[in-house]
Amino acid sequence: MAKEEYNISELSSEFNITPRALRFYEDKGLIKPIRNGQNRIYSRKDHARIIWILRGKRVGFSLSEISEVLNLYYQDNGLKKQRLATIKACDEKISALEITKENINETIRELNALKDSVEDLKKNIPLKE
Amino acid sequence: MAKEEYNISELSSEFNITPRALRFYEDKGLIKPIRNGQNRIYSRKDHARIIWILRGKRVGFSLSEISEVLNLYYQDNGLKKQRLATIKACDEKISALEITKENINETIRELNALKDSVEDLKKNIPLKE
DNA sequence: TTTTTACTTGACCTTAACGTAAACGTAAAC
DNA sequence: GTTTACGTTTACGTTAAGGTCAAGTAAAAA
Repeated sequence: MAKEEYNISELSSEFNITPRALRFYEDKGLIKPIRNGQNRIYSRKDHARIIWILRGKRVGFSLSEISEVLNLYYQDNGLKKQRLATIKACDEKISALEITKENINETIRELNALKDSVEDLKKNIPLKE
Repeated sequence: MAKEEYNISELSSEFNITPRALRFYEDKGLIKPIRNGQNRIYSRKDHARIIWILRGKRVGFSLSEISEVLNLYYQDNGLKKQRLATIKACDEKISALEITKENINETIRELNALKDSVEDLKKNIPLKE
């Protein structure tokens, strides 16, 4: 029984982000809460989009890149051209992420090499304190 | 026979970055070219550091994080405390990178799911155009 | 009925990582 | 001997992603 509606403080505490950030994402068009009087009410769709936003940020996407992807999700994909464009956009993001993964692996190898060199030192230099 | 010295335009064209960026990294203490008169001369060590800087940027490190790691490399590791600190710092970076990798994998799965949903649509909706 | 409490809208502030333009030095090329 | 090419410093500008007030509304609690 998932919630259908959320107010700003519920979301900001759930996701551990500030209300300011949520309003900022709204300004940028990433979410579109409706209003109850002056107050924002976030839907399940907004909730799902916020999950995407935060995951996107964790992998290094900018808000405008995230916006592009979100637009892919929620758009009409009736036309072939549209669908092909969506698939292409996904493939591009995926290969960018694969490249980042390779860079991460390279960096991890470098860091391990650094560790090894320091640990080798341990063998050659008498331990001091 | 690798080069021993570089000037700013050689490096900026080799790495495809601007001279401004190289001067900026110097301001931040990431590289320390010596001078020939007023002109900068970059050593092989600077060259190696730039490789690290750019790789670090590709995996989402900030310049100050990169600076930390570079300092680990080129510092005196004679003392046990120092070496343990270096190893700990490496391990922390490595686990952060592993987490990022997991987030990337999650994101790739999401993007593939999006692709699938669009491709399923292809089966259900007659192709137009 | 007055206080809280939660929420709102501006509006300006901040940090990172350079970009960009001005003004100047110097050495090679013409 | 003066352009041209390449380099320098100084300094202000820019974008992204919010942070941080200030001032006001509105409902709920005391």
